[in-house]
Amino acid sequence: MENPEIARVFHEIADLLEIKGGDLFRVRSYRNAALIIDGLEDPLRSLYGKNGVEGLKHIPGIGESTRSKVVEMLTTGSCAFHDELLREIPAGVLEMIRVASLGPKKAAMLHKELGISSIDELEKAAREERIRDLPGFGEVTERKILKGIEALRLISGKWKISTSLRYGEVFSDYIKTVPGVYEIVLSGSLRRWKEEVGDLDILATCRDPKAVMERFLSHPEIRDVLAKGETKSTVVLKSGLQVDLRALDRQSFGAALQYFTGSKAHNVAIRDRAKRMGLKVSEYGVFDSATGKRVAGSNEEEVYKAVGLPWIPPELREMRGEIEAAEAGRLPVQLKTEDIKGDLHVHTNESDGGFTLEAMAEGAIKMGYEYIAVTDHSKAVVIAHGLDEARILAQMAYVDDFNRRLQKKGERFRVLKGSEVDIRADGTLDHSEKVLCALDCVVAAVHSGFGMKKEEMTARIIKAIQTGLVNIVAHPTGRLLGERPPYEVDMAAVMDEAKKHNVALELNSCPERLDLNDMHLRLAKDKGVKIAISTDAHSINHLQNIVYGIHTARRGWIEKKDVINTMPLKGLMRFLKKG
DNA sequence: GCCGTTTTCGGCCCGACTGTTTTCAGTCG
Repeated sequence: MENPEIARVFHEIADLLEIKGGDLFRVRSYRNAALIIDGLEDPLRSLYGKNGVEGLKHIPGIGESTRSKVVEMLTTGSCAFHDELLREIPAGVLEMIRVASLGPKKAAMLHKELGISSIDELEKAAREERIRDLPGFGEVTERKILKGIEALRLISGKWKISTSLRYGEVFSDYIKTVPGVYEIVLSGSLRRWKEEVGDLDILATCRDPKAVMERFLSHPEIRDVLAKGETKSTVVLKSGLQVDLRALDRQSFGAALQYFTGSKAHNVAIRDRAKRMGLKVSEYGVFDSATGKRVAGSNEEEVYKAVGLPWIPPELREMRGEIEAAEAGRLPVQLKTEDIKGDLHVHTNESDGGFTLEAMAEGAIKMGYEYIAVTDHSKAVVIAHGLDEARILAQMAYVDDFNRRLQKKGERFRVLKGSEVDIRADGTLDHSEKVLCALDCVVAAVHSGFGMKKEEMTARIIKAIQTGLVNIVAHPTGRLLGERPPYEVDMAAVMDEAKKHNVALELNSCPERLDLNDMHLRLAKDKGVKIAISTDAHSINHLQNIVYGIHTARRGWIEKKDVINTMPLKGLMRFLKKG
C-alpha cells in the first residue's frame, strides 16, 4: 500500500471511532496520523524497506500503535482493526457524514435508531419524514439533510485554483463597496495556492461587520445560505462553490489572516506551541494565558514572532516540516515573480497556438522577459497540427531572421528555437537527431499511450532522457486536474536519470496541469534536479499563468537557484547545451 | 493514541453558528 491509501485507512478509522462514540483524543490521533502520512515526502514502503520498523520511528505523530498498523498494511495490504470496525459500522454510514450538517453523532443515531446505512436510505427516510421525530432532530434538520444530499451529488467538491480565484475577485469587488471596509483578503487554501480548493474563504476587516455581511448575503450568485451570523456567514453559490466570509475588527487582522489561511494542521501546531509558551492564539489575537492580555494580532509577522518563529510563507503552511525549518532558520528563500527571466514552453499558430510568433514574443516582452522558447508540437501530435521536419526547419530559419530584426531594433529580447517534441511509445523522439541538435531548447513530452504500465512508461521517458538530445521533460505526469489522472510512472527514477543527464523537469503552470505538483517538486529539490517553470502558453494571455507555477514552486520549497529560467540568457544557453 | 523546557500521567486549539433544547450539544472551519 502507498501513503495515500494508508492515510485514507487512518482517516476512516478516525471517522469510524467517532461514529462509534470513542475517545475523541484517540480519534484525533488517527486523524493526525493520516494528515502526517499524507504530507510525508518519502513513501512509507521505502522507509520500511530500507530500515524496517526503525525507519518509521522518527515520524512525529506516529506512535507504537499506528506504527504497527502501518507495518501491517505494508506487509499484508490490509488493516485488521479497520476491517473489524467496518463490520460494526457499514461503509455507507461513513459516507453519510459527508452530507453537510450531518456529523458522527447524528449519523450514529440514524444508523442505530432507523437502521439507515447508506445515503440512498437516508434520502428515503428524510422524504418519508421519518427523521424529524428522532431526539435531537427536527423538521429543519430533515430538510437540511435533503439539501445536503443534493449538494453532495451536485458538486465534485474540488475547484481549480484559477476558478476559485476568479470567484474570489468577484466577491472582493462586491464587498469592497461597503463603507468602512479596510482589507479584503482571500485566505484559506487559496492563499496557500493549493492546486484545488474545496471552498472559498474571504476575510474582511471593517468598521461595521453587519453591513459587510448584509452586502455579502445579497449577492445574486448565491443559491443557499448555510449560516449567517454577526461576523461569519457561509453560502453556496449556484455553481456549487461554498463561500465563507468572516468579518472582523482591524486589530485582529494578522491573527485572523493567520487563522483563516490554515492549514488546519499547521494552525493546531502553532496553537499547541503557543500554549506551551503560556500563550493563547485565536483568530482575535495572541493573548497571555495568565493575564488575558493581548500581546499580538494586528499583522501575521507579529503572530509568528509571538510564538518565537519568523513569518512562514502561506504556501509552506502544510505541516511538512515548515515549523522545524522556521525554528532552525532554514526556510527556503521565496521565489519571486521577477526572478523569472523567460518562458521555455510557448506555442504559436504554426501548431495549436492561437497567435503568431511575433505576437507571443511581444507578449513576453511586455512581461519583462529576456527570452522565450517557441516550442510547437512535432508531427506525431496530428490533432495539434504538429510540425514535420520541413516545417520546423522553416520555422527555425524564420526565428533566426526574427532575432536579427530584434537585434537591429536594439532589443535585448531573444526567441529560442525550440520544439515540444513527442516522446513516442517506444521512447524515441519525433524529430531527427539533426533537427534536435540544431534546436536551442528541446522540450520532450508524452502525448499518447497514457494507459501504459508503470515500468513501460518509466522506461519510455528514461530512454528519451538518455538520448542526450532533451533539455526539458514537459508536464512529466500528464495529468489534467478533474479530467485525467496522471499516468503511472516511477518519478524518482525519472528524476535520477534527469539529474544524470542534466535534464530539467517542467513545472507546467497551466492551472489544469500544475505538473509537476508540489510533492514531486519537493522530491526534485531533495534530489537536486533542476526545474523549468513554463506556461505551455497557447495564447498571449496564457503567459500570465506563470503566477500559478511560481506559487506551486514555492509549495514545493523550490528556490530561485533550482529554476533554470531564472538565469539570464547567457547562463541558460550554457545549461541548454546538449550532449 | 501521542507526547514531554510543567508532566512517563494527564493533558490534548479555539471559537462561531444552528437547531433543538430550555442551557447546550453537534457541526464546522
